Amino acid sequence: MQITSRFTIAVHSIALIECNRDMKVTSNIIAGSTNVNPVIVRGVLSQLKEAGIINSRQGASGVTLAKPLSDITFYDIYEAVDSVKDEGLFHFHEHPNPDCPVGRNIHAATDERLRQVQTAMENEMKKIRLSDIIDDIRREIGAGN
Amino acid sequence: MQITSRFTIAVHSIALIECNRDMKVTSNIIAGSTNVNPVIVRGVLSQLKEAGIINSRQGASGVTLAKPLSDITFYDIYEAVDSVKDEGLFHFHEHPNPDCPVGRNIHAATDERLRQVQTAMENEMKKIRLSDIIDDIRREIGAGN
DNA sequence: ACGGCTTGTAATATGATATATTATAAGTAT
DNA sequence: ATACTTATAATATATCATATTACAAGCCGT
Repeated sequence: MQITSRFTIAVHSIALIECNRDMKVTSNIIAGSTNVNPVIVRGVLSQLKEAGIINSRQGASGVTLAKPLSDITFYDIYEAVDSVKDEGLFHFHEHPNPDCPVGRNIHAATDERLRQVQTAMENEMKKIRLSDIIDDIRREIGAGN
Repeated sequence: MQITSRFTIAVHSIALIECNRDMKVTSNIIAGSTNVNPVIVRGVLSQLKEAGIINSRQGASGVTLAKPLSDITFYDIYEAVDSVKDEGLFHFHEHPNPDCPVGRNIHAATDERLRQVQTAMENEMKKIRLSDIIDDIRREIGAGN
């Protein structure tokens, strides 16, 4: 399985808001650029708002960034849109047999290591700032793409 | 979303095979210890076999390890059971609007970074050997658990 | 203050996919 | 030859992400 597209939708949304700072960016505009259903987009935006990444007001048109791009990392977004839910990145088979010595102890023996893998992933996400992404997009656009 | 339980099923299976080296470990025994459907277990075993991690012969009862536990890492298993499919860990929203400068370039600007995150995760998995897991299980069992 | 637009959600439908189940083929061993 | 195994195809079920429909509530220009 994979990390939900909500994550890339969120990154795309933030990039769009930044690149169109001068105009009002609505959820419908974002839906048009991402080609994702407007209700889903609004759901993602709602989570980003709750995480303090963007501002919006019911009724008032347009969404804005709540903090500098260099203060927003992949990890912030990943956490905000709970791309992976609270149970963690790995999905354990749920009912190992407690009557079997291995079945009884497999969780204790693996949980910490699975956590360790997930932490490595999350730490890498903390290194990547949205400003890096926007720089790249601007470079591409500048190059005629 | 999450990494498939096939991964933890595979780890559990290998642990069970190792801890019962003296007896024949069948797919049904593994199904009993994991509490997972026997056909699923056999599917996982089949992938482990294809990856050269275990041995089995049609008709011949029992599965055995094909290499030392210290030569099997989490990554080997993760790759073998394709817990995450070929498309990668992240799921991109599929049809960004090419008529929008951001929609047109978002892929180019993010793909490499998503890859980088996935690689960090995979590298951490390469550090964890199945011998570590079995040591822990034996320790637990030895402690009366 | 009204009408049209927006954000914000609830409720439901659709679709994708992982796991479970049923069935059967084919090999081994006693 | 029989009983048990691995192996796999085909189908069913369950879960969950995304899409859709519907509507409530708030803003704002006219």
